[in-house]
Amino acid sequence: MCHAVPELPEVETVRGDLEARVVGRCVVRASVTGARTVRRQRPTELCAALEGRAFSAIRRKGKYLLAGLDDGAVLVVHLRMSGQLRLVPAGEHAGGTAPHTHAVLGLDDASELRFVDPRTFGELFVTSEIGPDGVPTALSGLGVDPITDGLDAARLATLLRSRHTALKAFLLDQRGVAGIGNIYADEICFAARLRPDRRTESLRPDEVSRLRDAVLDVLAAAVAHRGSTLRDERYRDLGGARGSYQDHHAVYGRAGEPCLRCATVVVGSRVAGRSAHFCPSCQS
DNA sequence: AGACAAGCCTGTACGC
DNA sequence: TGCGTACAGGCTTGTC
Repeated sequence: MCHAVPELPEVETVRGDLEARVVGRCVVRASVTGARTVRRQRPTELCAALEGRAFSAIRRKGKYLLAGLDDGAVLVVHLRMSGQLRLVPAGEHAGGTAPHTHAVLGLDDASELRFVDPRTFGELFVTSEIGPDGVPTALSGLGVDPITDGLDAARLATLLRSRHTALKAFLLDQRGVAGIGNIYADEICFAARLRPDRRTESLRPDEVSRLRDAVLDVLAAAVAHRGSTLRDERYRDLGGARGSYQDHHAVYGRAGEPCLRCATVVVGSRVAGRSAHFCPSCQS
């Protein structure tokens, strides 16, 4: 329990940090030392595509970071379970490089953008194959991003009706709504007062409406708190700071504790093969 | 010491 | 038969 992994709010926080600090900066040197960090192309190919290029807009789709380059290509970063991007300012390189640093981009102001990833599930790639929406075609399987694309109840109702599965499985499936992971799926179900094991096809219009509001409200609140950093410290922002939304979790990691709404004991169980936390009294 | 947690992909099994 | 869903395994390692 208590395994904070970067989801949409955490990736969005890093996206904003990158936007503020690396847009306009040029990559003067790129190196990849992690054996699994770059797997869709040769690491030398990725480095060559980055060196000499400046960052333009920084975008995000679901849990993927999209760092635009001034030649139209995009550096795609997925942090997966344990990845972090850290920007180390010029003059602060003393003390060497943290363990599990798999890629380093030296920028033209002598700062360094580092990719750190103990579990090596994360990945980087550069692509020039960009769809009309500005998202790399390699990510075309992703569904709507609730923050950048918006999410209206009619669209959500259609998506829910097209699936026959547990609500939690639907929320975790990046092909429908992109960006939600295990923590926020539980928090969204609580906010919507819906059980994570409710069948998607059984949701009434008022419940779909509550779900839509919950998705947007929970994700926006988590972004406002700069994401969740739990005990494992796995998530840090670009500067190494923690998020604070973990202090606002209503159910995730709270099995056995009283529901904040009705004081019923929060249940810990498994739904769709994943740990799930919910209040058996005020979620139905 | 070993089970577990995580995201995402792949392969296979199963039900309608 | 085919399609969509379910489930298990793989990848990895810090934590309990």
